[in-house]
Amino acid sequence: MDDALRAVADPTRRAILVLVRDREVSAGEIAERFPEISRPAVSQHLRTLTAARLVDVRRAGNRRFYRLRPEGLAEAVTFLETMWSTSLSRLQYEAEQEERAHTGDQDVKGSL
Amino acid sequence: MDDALRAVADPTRRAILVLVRDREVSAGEIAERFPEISRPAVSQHLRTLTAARLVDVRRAGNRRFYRLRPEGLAEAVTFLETMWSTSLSRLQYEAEQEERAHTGDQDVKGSL
DNA sequence: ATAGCGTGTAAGATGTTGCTTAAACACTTA
DNA sequence: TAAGTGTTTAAGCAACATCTTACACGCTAT
Repeated sequence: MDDALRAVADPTRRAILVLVRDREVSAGEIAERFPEISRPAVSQHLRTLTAARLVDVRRAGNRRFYRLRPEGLAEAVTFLETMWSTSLSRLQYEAEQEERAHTGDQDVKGSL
Repeated sequence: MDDALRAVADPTRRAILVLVRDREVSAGEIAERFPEISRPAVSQHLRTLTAARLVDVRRAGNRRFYRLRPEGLAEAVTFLETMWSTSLSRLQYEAEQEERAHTGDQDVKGSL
């Protein structure tokens, strides 16, 4: 999970994941989508993603095709979802409690 | 989302999030759980989490109580879940395709 | 007011990350 | 075999993250 979350923390790598979500894409084609950075930079991101087991690689002749490996996200998704959902239901419960207790209030958490 | 995912990429901060998931916890109490690192280090992590809007702070006299702010995870969860689930259904589809096409196979993706 | 406690901030050392350029590798085709 | 194409690896560097120690802040209670 650690490797996956660290990999996903980078915006370029997230963009790469989106690119290879639905289809295999070659390293060169991926690099074309990022004109602002060099090919080696993209290649290094691909290595990071591969090491984190977030993508699969298929070598075909000269080229390497990358594709999302969604199982690699399982633990990370589970962790975040647990945090997110269980805690949201708690908030909902407390909102009800508060509603029950008093009607006028000075709430601290402003953005709910 | 960027801040949230970067914040969550650190294992210490993830552990802090778990601590403050169900109840308010004071900075000192949080720091006690991490004997290996100093209090200022914990304080800095708390600042990062606050800046990423992943926790709420309540000041009560001397102390500051932290608590998970699950809405802060919404975008990150959505992103990862989209990657995860849509792509898993694609894999399932392809598995069916492959099954249909031929029965003996040499699979590359080992950990499914 | 002053002492004490809980907590945050500042400054600096150290390791890590993400980039660039240059070079190497691997496969293809003449 | 030699040249060409797609891609990765190496080396070096600037920026950033995380930790530590020392200090400052703010509230509480003598």
